[in-house]
Amino acid sequence: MLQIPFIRENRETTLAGLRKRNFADADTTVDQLLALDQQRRDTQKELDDKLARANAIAKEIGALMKAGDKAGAEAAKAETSALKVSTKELGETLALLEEQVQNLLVTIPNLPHSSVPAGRSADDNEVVLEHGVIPVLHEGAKPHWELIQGFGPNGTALIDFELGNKISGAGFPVYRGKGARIQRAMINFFLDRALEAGYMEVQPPIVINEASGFGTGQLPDKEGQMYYATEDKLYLIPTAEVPITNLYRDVIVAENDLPIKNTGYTPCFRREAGSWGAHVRGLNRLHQFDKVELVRVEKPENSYAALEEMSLHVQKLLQDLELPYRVLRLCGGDMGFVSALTYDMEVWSAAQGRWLEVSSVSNFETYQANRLKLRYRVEGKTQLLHTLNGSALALPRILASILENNQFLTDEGKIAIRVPKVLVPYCGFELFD
RNA sequence: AGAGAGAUGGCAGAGUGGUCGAUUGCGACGGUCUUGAAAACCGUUGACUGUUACAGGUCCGGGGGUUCGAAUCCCUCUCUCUCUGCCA
Repeated sequence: MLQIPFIRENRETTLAGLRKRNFADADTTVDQLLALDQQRRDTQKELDDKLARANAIAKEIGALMKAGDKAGAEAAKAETSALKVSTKELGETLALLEEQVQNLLVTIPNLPHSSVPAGRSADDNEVVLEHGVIPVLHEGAKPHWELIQGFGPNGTALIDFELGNKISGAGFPVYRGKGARIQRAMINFFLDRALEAGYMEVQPPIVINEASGFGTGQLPDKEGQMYYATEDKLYLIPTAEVPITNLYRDVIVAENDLPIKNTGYTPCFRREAGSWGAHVRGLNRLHQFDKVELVRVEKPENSYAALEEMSLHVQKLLQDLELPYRVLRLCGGDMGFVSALTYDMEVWSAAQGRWLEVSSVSNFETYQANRLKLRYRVEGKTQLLHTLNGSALALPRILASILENNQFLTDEGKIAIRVPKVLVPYCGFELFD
């Protein structure tokens, strides 16, 4: 969340940023927040003064009792009882004000970076670059949900949605045979690349508590989008970002340990409530999927260089997978709640004839760090760090694109699918056939 | 799941009603000594809030209560550990 002193001192900048996001009632919200905060500070001042007086009297009484002056002690007690009533009241008022400030503050999204274009929807995103050649497929090329039929063991589906339906429900596919092996290959390939780039691998828990959900901003914003185990009050992670970033919740990092570069593979779980539509067939949208995530903690002055580095890292993966892609700079209206700048990487899915988002790389600046209380020391004073993360990469749509883009007709007139060269050493086969 | 114990500063670990934000040790940082290092010695070393700056205030797992005064007493919640049971 944003820091109140910042908003107080930069009211116009704050408002301009919120407007770029099309945040409704920016003026009213900010002014209400500042008014509440002023009230809060006044109340605290009044309370502090009374507490200071009460503390002084308590000490006096202690001294009087020691000296054996009972009458003096009793006289001093009289004044404190009046103070007690008002400090209790003030304390309650203060707690209420703090809660109101907090409740309002968490509804305010992060401010966009200056390079973020104005805009309302995905149509207003800026295409930063396109790379690669859009493949031209043979006659009768199929989208992946048709293509997968028959490529599994004994003529079954490579990715079995029906079977997953039986085990769990829609959006929980079963990968079998080469389908499972290509998944494992991608995970290892992505992790190896991250290690080469200097990231440290972690295996975090894949269920998280409420404090962690709050720390990275999923709560209260995305409450209904996470699976929740009521018995133990734990959420299934929607992304490894949550547990890995929360490793640094309530931490003051030693300057020598910066930057922090972590990577981790985890399954991800998303309820995707209300987001199913025409375009979400097959692997395009799942309730459970696998992802390798990059998480970084950076000094403020380095965070945008780190973001560019992460973007290039993801692009190199896509290049090596031989997939045509484009990079988008998300507009104010399409950016996530906590982000200051987000690049989306989209891969061309040839048989579907559309771009699929496969990675999202973001700089959150101090927005998450403020919730996490993630800081380091600058000349003896604590200062918030910047957090960043990015998918490198999410598997399902990558697999969908590989299957679709690499399909070809064999000499016998059958469809086969070529495995990208970089993955062959990892999966141990060159063709789906 | 049953029984018991516990939660204090980066870590270890004192403190059971009155200058305790907290003894001490380790660690870290600065200094003396040294060619350099180690050792030894001296000093510094929590966070939040707040003020132009002082001051002031809050925090000993969370919340509530008793008291003029709570790390210390009471209630409650959460979590951790040990033993037993079950189990990859």
